[in-house]
Amino acid sequence: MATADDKGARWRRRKDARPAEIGTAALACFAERGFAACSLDEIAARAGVTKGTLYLYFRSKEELFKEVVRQALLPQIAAFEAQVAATEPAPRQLERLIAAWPDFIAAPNLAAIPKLIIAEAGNFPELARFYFEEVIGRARRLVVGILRRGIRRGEFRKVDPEITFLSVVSPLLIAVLWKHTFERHDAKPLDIEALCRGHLALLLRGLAPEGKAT
Amino acid sequence: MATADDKGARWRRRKDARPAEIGTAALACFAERGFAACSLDEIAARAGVTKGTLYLYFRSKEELFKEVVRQALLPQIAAFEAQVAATEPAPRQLERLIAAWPDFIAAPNLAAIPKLIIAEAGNFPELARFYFEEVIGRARRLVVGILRRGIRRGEFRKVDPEITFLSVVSPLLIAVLWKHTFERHDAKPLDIEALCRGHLALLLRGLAPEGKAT
DNA sequence: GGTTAATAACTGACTGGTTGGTAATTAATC
DNA sequence: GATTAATTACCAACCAGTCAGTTATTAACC
Repeated sequence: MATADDKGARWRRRKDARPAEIGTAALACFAERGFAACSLDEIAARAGVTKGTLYLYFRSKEELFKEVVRQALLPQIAAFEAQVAATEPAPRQLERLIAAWPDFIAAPNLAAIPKLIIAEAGNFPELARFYFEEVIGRARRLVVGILRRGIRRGEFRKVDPEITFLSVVSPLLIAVLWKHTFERHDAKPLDIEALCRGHLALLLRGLAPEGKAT
Repeated sequence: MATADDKGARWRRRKDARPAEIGTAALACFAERGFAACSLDEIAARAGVTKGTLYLYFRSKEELFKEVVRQALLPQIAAFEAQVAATEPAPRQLERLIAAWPDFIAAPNLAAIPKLIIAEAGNFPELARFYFEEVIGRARRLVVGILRRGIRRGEFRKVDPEITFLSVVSPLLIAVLWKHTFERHDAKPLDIEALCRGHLALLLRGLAPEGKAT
């Protein structure tokens, strides 16, 4: 983006700001229309540079794609892990996790990534593997850990944690995909807060130990 | 595919078999690598014809894509609707629905479609609209109907049916996406049957009326 | 039944446009 | 004025879509 204070110069040398700007533009572009449909000219224009400049900072379109996804995700993963304090009761931990979701969805560039990954996993096996291990794997360990603790402490009934993991995260993921795929076709927007509340209530009742009303 | 009994002929005229063969090849191709990444030459080769032949049966690549998705989905939708008999108790109806899912996932070409739609919805708004109305809309009416009846009859506690709908179908959808996106990266394959059983149990407990153990 | 004319399913080379990537050139900055 | 960030002009590859021509098949006729 050519900022206002150009003071006459046709362009400026901003070596350190470019990669982030290009990354943001590329991610937005990829998120909107997919990897193949975005031309490098378009991404460059969006970043306020020209195509040649992209190649000063990224080796190829594919590299740009992978780099951008990685950069966007890695900080977010740790944030979710930090969300859970190990000493609290398991139901409360689940609540924390789900309560943090609306913020994640609100970040437009982040929330577009799952869709991107699903769409391009076939063409970028290496990226799919990275996502599977670094994102899904860590999320699974997190949730499975909570479930195991809850079961051990008698806060949850005995369920298969690996499988229940999917029940926990699926509505959250679908909410993200929905937002980015179908919401504009629907009459009313999806109420993420209400979804999270309803999902949590359903989960806690579904996981409650036998004979113990929640 | 060139069948064995070619008896020397370079090709054979098979006007009525072609559309289906091309459709199957295209769907498999699209499902594997996405719409943009599949060339028509590739699809044609896979169908045992050449590119020109595709244009005898489909007006454009986009038309081929839409046609193929429509053809694959429409019969399946009715099947799910027929799965639910209105006179049964609502919990039993949910059970029927979820029990039918493994078969759907097992059909490889069908299960690839949700992924395709999510990936290409941005570039094919019309297709997304079709999918939203003809597939998601009908699924939603089906599930919301079951939930409403269940609540009215006191079989379920009072929940927001529109929102609970997502809790019902999300794990099923994620299972499909998982199968086609990440399963090959995982150590052990996803046990769909177990997932469905666990999900159903969780749902029924979560939806059970107050003070009524399930 | 054998020959041949008519039909239409199918091919494959071609084109116009697009795009990822590169090399030559320009100009901002110190 | 030396350095190098950024632009501009360019290329080679690819691909959706077209169409003139080829060949399998049908049917008309002897």
